[in-house]
Amino acid sequence: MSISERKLKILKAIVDDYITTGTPVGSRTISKREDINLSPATIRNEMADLEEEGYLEQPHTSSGRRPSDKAFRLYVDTFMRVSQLTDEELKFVKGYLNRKYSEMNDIVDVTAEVLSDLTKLTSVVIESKSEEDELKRIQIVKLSDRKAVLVLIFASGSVRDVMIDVPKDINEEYLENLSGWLSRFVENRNLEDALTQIRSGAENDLRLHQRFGEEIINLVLENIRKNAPRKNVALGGARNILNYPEYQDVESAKNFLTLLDKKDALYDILSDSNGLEFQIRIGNENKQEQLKHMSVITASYRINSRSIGTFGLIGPTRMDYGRVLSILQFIGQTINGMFDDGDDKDK
Amino acid sequence: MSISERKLKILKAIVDDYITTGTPVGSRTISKREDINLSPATIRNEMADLEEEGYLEQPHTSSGRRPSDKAFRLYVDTFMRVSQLTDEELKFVKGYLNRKYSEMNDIVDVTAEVLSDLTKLTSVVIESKSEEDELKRIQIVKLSDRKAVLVLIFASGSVRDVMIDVPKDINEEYLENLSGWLSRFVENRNLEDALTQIRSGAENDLRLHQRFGEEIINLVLENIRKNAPRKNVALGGARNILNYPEYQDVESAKNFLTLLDKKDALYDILSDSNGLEFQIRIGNENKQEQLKHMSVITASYRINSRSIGTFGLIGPTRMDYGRVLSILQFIGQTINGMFDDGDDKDK
DNA sequence: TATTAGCACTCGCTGATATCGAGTGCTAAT
DNA sequence: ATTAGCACTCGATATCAGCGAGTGCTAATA
Repeated sequence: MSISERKLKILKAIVDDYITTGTPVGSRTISKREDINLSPATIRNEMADLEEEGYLEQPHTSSGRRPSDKAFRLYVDTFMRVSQLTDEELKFVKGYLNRKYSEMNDIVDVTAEVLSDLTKLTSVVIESKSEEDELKRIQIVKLSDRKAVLVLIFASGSVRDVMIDVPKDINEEYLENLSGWLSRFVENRNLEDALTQIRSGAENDLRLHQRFGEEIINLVLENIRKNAPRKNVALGGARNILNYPEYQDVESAKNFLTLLDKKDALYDILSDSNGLEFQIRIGNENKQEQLKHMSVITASYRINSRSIGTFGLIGPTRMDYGRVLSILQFIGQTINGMFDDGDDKDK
Repeated sequence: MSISERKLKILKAIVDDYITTGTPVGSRTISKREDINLSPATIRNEMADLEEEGYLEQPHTSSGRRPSDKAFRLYVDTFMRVSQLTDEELKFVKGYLNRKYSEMNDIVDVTAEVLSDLTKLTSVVIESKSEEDELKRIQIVKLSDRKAVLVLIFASGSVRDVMIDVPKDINEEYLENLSGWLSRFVENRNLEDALTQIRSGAENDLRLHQRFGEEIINLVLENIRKNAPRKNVALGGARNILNYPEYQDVESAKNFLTLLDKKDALYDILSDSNGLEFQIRIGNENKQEQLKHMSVITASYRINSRSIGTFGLIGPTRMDYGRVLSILQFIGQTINGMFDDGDDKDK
């Protein structure tokens, strides 16, 4: 069942080579490696075996072999080592993130940017509002005769706003009071609790909304429900796909870009990370048809061990997994640091 | 100086043909058109003239001609007619925009999406915070020991939020009071006025901030200044570029996508619309190197005749200008309707 | 018995060559 | 002034040979 030590060594060499060159690897190339003292012929025999076992594939007779998804999986599980980032890389990331952090929105964008710049891959970042994120405040501000804006502020620091239509003769003061009233109900509750709390509160305390009946409360409830779960997502470096010889043909590039064009799709790509800290999906392991020949590595970032977002990289299956993983790790830490109760944030 | 009636007619025919086919147009093709009763030879003579005058160019001897930027400019200025959208198109837009409007953020995204879906071009949308947009409210909410979120709410309905570090021992109540105090100063003032107002107010009213001195006020001022002008921008249908035979070669596609990858660049593309309602920039008329072979059509959307955003389409110079313009027009109107003091919004 | 040298074979890639056809410019006829 | 006729241009497409990286198999070797 298990493969011999030697086969493993050869397989690793093939994968290493393929990751850097992207072209099928021949037996001679491998036999020239210092750590392998075998003739091309021997290696050919082993390669034939490895092919039979599904670790290698041959584009056509008389070409070299390339690793299959199965081989990459083995490689990742067995050989991958999280590499150390260089000093420049560390500086690059820090400079990027320190310079610009401000809105949650921005953080998502900037993270996507730094990820794709650093890896030359395509990055996706979502700020996923956890079910558990607690509300801090609800504020309704009147803008004009019939328009108001409803603002939800969460404990994680994320903010949602939505325009609502309000009855014409409602006044600012009323909305102000309503905001205070609602905020008292929701403070430090997650969304689900907050909604029930408001609903039951509305039944017991008729003073504030008697004039507009349940209309305004329902409006608020409905809009909270509809908008709070909205996901904030950013995409970076989509063009990078065109750097890989595998994607030089326009048709497959278009396919890929089409997938990325829908926010929902981006969300799907990152969503089934099952709360794992890191996840690597190789080729066929992806559900999406367009990603069957690509790999997706995702990580989640957390505040107080609660996940508040996921970010990931998409690239050809032959990406440098070790390096990519270490980058994700480091960026996760850095972002975490930004949300910590930031003592000594420069150290 | 001016061109003969007949030359104009021929030129128009050439442009029309080139817009639909994208390939250089030969004399025979034109002579077969119903409204033109001339032999190929005659047309060839006219075409030679038009080429001399800079309206046509020949990729190589013995190929047909294609219109130059100058020809498209003439075409747009002279012949373009805003076409009528079909019923399906109208429905498509309305369905799209009615279904999803909520956050300002979303509106920008959705506009980009509908624009590119409808035109098969690349769309860019920015919500440009006008200098004149008035503040409605400032709210500071404490999140943890040292973190708070500062929220700015504008009369246009747009909302900005930014995380700030606050002194550890500041309490919620203080921030609450501060919010009220600040809001009173800024209400219905534009950003510039609001800032001076707060500054002078801080000198005269020491009650609220005495405990933390100027620290917290400065923090707030600084963050407002830094973040309020932030632009919200969305991109749609970048992949559409690959549908055009002119951009089948990967190199130019990559160039184009690289341009779109930076938000600042997107902003630049739309920014010099000079407050015009519509603007068409053809080929060379664009400043950006990557757009020298493309056209950009932009429109601004307004509330009460004040521009609150710009949206535009980018595509090959041979786009269907009339149709694109009518789409921009209609979408502008529709969005306007959403922000109107929405009486009879379904009609 | 495991390894390797040797060799015929495969097949994609490159470059040269020929052919085709859409389109032109020019000239001479209408 | 227009047009028919014709030689010419040049990109696009197809065909074909030669190259070379790589293979699988067999027989010799340690």
